[in-house]
Amino acid sequence: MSKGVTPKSKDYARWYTDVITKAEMADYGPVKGTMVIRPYGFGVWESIKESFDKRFKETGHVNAYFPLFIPKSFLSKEADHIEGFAKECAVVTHSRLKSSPDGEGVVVDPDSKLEEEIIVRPTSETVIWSMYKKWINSYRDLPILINQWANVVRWEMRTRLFLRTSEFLWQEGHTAHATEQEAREESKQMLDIYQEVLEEVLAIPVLTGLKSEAERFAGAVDTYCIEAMMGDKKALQAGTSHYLGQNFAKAFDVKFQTENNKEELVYATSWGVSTRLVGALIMVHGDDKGLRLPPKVAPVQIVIIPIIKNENSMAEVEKFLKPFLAELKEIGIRFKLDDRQNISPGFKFNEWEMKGAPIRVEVGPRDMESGTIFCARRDTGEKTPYKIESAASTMSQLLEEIQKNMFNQAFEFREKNTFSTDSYAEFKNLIEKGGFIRCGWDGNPDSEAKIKEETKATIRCILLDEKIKEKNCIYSGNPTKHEVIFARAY
RNA sequence: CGAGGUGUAGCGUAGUCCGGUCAGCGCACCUGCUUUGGGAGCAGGGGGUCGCAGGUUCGAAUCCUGCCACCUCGACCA
Repeated sequence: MSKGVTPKSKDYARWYTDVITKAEMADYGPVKGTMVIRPYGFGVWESIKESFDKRFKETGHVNAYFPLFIPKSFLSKEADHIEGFAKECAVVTHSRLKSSPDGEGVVVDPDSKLEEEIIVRPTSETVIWSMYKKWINSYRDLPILINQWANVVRWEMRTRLFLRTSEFLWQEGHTAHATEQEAREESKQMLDIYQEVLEEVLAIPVLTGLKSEAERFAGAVDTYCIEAMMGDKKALQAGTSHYLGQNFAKAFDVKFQTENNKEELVYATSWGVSTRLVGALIMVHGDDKGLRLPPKVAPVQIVIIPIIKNENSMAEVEKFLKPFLAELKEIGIRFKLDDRQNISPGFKFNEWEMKGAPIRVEVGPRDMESGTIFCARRDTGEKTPYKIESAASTMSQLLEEIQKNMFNQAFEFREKNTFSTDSYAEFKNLIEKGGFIRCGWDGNPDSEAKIKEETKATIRCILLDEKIKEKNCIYSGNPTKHEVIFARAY
């Protein structure tokens, strides 16, 4: 591992990839746009996944798995949906390879051409609704509350580790309901869960809102979203929850009989978050020393670094630490004793700062003599010695404090960089400097498009708690219809 | 797909204009000894079809031709 990362202020994009590769979160895959999630990065994803999965199950959802391959014909059943995804689909056309005639390598065997080409799922609405048609007959079969953890493929032209890769891991919930109201409540409920996990687990404050028509999911009636501010003041869509109305029920002819023996189309929702959240975590909390992980997702919450000198040995340090480590284990704290030999403590300090471990504990002759452990916080850099007898419970409190502090830091950063204005000139100026702008919008897609063209800023969301202060649209001067957040986005 | 650029060890690079002990350096890696409270030191060692294929030449990383790959910027995006 070479020293340091490119400073954030110098080149944010480079800082981001430096942190990922040097913290061993991920690496580039051999096919362009693909990513290998390394064990450390995958550990973070697993924590995130568990937090969501637990909440999904608590709200009555169950997990299932649908196929990776989708018949091409399915994609064309919902007009908006196909339009949204057509340009980024991986297509399977053949099923065999054979030795190349010139004797070198292999070629696609033209005789193996498929009757119907197969699409690698960019999202699973179509396969899932084709199955729901089979499974739903009566109102007694509803609701269906299924989630799946899966990989999907979107052949993006431009990729970035975690933020946009050709293949990514995500969770997609697909629910079917008897009434519009129930479906709408479901999509709102899932949005609330997203907000809760982002804020309480990832320590990332989010704004919740509705997407404008231009930004809406292909095939949705309404798209709700959570939006977060990254360290460079750009916005990142961190999760979406869609109310799909009866669009997919119509496309796949999914009807049910009501209590009164009437035939009706099913109402749907879908909602998802992806490995993109790992990218958000890095960009919201990272600094020039590397990653800073909130304790709740950190694979290693406490790293313990022994200082071995001539006058002590590893065995002595282990003996000194034994009761403390046993207690940590009992409380359920994820810790690691970094007992690698021949690597200097200084090197380990830097490495674990790069990897974002929330607390570092140092134990050497001085500590063993005084019966303390020396503790450094990754979030503030603060260093304090604690009595070893009571250290385990102190650690547990400290982790909670770090979790809260990281949320507060991110929250303050966002607030400091969120502006309100009714002047378009000022708007342009502010966008250039970066940040979120809260302003009025006349609801006209043309105003939105013009703003995007002129400033590269898009409507991130129509605020759910909108309070229309500015009377006029930032662009047209016409009466305001919605209070929105504008920003440049990833 | 349009415009630029780059390919030399795992990574980062020198050398390319001007062909000739040029295949070198740093990091990483391996072995040994000494070290270990903020990226250890010394000694020794391994690793390269210089992106690929042709051509020019006594001789090519270097010149010529073709191809391939990747990067940056635009149109698309969880």
